[in-house]
Amino acid sequence: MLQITDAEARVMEVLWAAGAPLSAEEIAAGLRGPQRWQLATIKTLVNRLLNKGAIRARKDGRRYLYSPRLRRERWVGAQASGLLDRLFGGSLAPLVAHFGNQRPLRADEVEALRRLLESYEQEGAPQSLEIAGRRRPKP
Amino acid sequence: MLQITDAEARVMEVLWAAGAPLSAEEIAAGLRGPQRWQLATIKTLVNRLLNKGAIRARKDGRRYLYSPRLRRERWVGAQASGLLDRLFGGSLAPLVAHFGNQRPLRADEVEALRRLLESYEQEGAPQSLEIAGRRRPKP
DNA sequence: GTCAAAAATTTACAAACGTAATCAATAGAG
DNA sequence: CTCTATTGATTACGTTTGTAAATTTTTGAC
Repeated sequence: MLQITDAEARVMEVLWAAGAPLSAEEIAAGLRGPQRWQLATIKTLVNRLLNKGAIRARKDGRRYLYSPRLRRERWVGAQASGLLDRLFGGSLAPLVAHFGNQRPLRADEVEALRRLLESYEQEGAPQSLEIAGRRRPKP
Repeated sequence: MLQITDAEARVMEVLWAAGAPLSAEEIAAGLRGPQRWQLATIKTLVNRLLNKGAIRARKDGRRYLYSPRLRRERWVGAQASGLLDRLFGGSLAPLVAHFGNQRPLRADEVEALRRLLESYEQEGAPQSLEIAGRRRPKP
């Protein structure tokens, strides 16, 4: 699987969140928080991502517009499965138990889990669950 | 928090699993799978872990015995929370949903989750849940 | 006490990473 | 058409990581 580094992932998140091709400048603008990167730094990361095949570039006048080639779902999946396997022997309940032991689950978390579980018990495999924790692109 | 690299984590896992101080040779013996490391490599990793304060050494005759100073629980917690925050906005249900969407949950996973949930709904915060996914030290 | 084996410590070194400066190409202004 | 501002490409450089060899220290065997 594509190896995306931490810094590169920041760029990817901006592109995923945008939902549309972005120029290097727009990526810079899209970065939140205390990551004051020089434009040059972003260019480097973009190039590395291009080489890895994680994004693609389309020429647009004088500059390029970059968009993800790797789906966020896929990347998140790899990350999550990796952690689950390495740390929790590959099954889900120990992970949840871990969080439950660490700090008490908030009521809304318990509630959400309960609803999830219900849908699993009813239908076996649900067709579409809302994927929260994901910044939606502004329409 | 202590930054433990992948290779270092392999060493830590051996020490955690052992439950008792180990020599460098014993660590080598404890490594599973296709990680054919030279003893020298393990010594290096052990030294880096010592410098980071993740393990401690006690002299035992001619060699040292190493044992974790960092608790596995703590490390796993940091890893898991980090991933939860970075990838799922910090709450649990989206993570579970993710796995559920990716591949259907096995029946035993659903069952285990259900039992967990029950204990949460009953008692608010349970006192002791079995932590699976953890190699038990052989008695 | 001397010496060799075993263990620890130090040094090595290439690849990956984070961060960026410099160089080169190109396109719009005049 | 030439020049300069913009943007992409190349090069840089110190640190971390993975992997290990070289060197030094220690200590059990004589």
